[in-house]
Amino acid sequence: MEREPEGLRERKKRQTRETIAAAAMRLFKRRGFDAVTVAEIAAAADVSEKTVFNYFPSKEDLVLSEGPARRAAAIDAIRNRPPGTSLVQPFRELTMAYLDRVEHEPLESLVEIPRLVLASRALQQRLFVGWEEESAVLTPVIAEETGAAEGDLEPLVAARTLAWTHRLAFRAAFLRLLDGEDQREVAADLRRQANRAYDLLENGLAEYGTR
Amino acid sequence: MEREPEGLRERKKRQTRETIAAAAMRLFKRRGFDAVTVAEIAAAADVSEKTVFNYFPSKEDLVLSEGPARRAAAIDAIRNRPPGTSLVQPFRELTMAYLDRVEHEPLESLVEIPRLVLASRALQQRLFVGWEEESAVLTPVIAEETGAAEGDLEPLVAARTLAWTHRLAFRAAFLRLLDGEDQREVAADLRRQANRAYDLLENGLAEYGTR
DNA sequence: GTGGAACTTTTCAGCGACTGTAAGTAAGGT
DNA sequence: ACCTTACTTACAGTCGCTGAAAAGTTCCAC
Repeated sequence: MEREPEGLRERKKRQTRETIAAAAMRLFKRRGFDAVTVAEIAAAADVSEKTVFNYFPSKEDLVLSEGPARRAAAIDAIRNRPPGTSLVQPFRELTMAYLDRVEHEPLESLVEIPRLVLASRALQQRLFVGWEEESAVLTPVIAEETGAAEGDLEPLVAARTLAWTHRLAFRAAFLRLLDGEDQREVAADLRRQANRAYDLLENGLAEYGTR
Repeated sequence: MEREPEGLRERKKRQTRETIAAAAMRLFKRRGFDAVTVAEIAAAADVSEKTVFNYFPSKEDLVLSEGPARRAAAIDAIRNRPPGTSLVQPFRELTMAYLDRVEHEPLESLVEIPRLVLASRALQQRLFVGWEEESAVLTPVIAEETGAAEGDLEPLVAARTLAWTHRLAFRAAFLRLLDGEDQREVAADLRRQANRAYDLLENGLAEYGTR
């Protein structure tokens, strides 16, 4: 987590990276993701087109660049969960922490990226891939915490189940915010809803939908 | 499910569709998905490039064209599940039915498409999108069966959880088949594993990973 | 059957993401 | 100062995909 003293080289690199990302976001916000070309982004950042691809492997990564950070936070929450609690707890807390941000952060910073993603098929595709990568990273951590054997399905299932629950609360939140609902109201209702969903997972689906 | 008597028009349409798909699969199997261009497929099927895109909205759909059929089967299984059973049961049965195919179907027809998909990033992306679409279709069905209210998170979570469990058994199966494992062995072991995973969902995660 | 409407297919021109290569340039170690 | 290493750039090219308009086919009154 510590930042090593950067040489001049690293500093310049981070600087160009931020310049490119900032220029891209400015254009995306104004005209939408698909309508902006990489050539335009390169021109706005005063850099060659190839350099953009050097820093961001694809155009989509210009928008979805915080994915890795979220992944690290999730792993952290699992590893440092309070003793005596199951693996549901860290995810429940991740969701609640996010809902606090829904209540208190400025609206624009909450919906800015989701709005872009909703409007672009390419961005949604890239997002789904990132989600699956996240689950793939979470699986071995969960397997280790539960002492599962190599090839067991249980940790695979648990990772998807818990990660998706968090994502669905996340998605429900910004959809309702984009719909104009009040931030306090959305946060309060989704806290109830998310707790019920996590309770359902904890108590089991044995009776779910029995007729 | 019934096939209406086709007019000449529909018959010709289905025929070209099948010609194109067959030509494409032949090329893909020989040289891989990414190395084949749509122009080549069109030439092999003696059709214009645009016609290919008329029948298959994207190149990826040439490979993943049975998705809709699987979706319909899942909805059917949910709606016609045995009385007195929860929503876990139809998914458990879908998985077991697939594992029967793993045991008895010719190996090549089981691993042909998965092998293509594994080797192509574009195909995987398209697959993930299809999976999310499937979950989105399953959600209202589950909501209806459980009498959930509009905006509830529970049916969203349940749909993802159950659909993913089936997919993960599916994935585990063809990965092990591609690894050269015996079909009977894979089927037998995954029947155990899948049942344990569904049991975990039924009994709940309250104790899962508690330390 | 014949005329015209409706739909399919084709051709053509082009956009834009992304790649490979080769040459130029700046940074860090010695 | 020198050399190695890494990054940036320009250039040319590939390929998926789109749009418009023309040409061809099938369907349906009458």
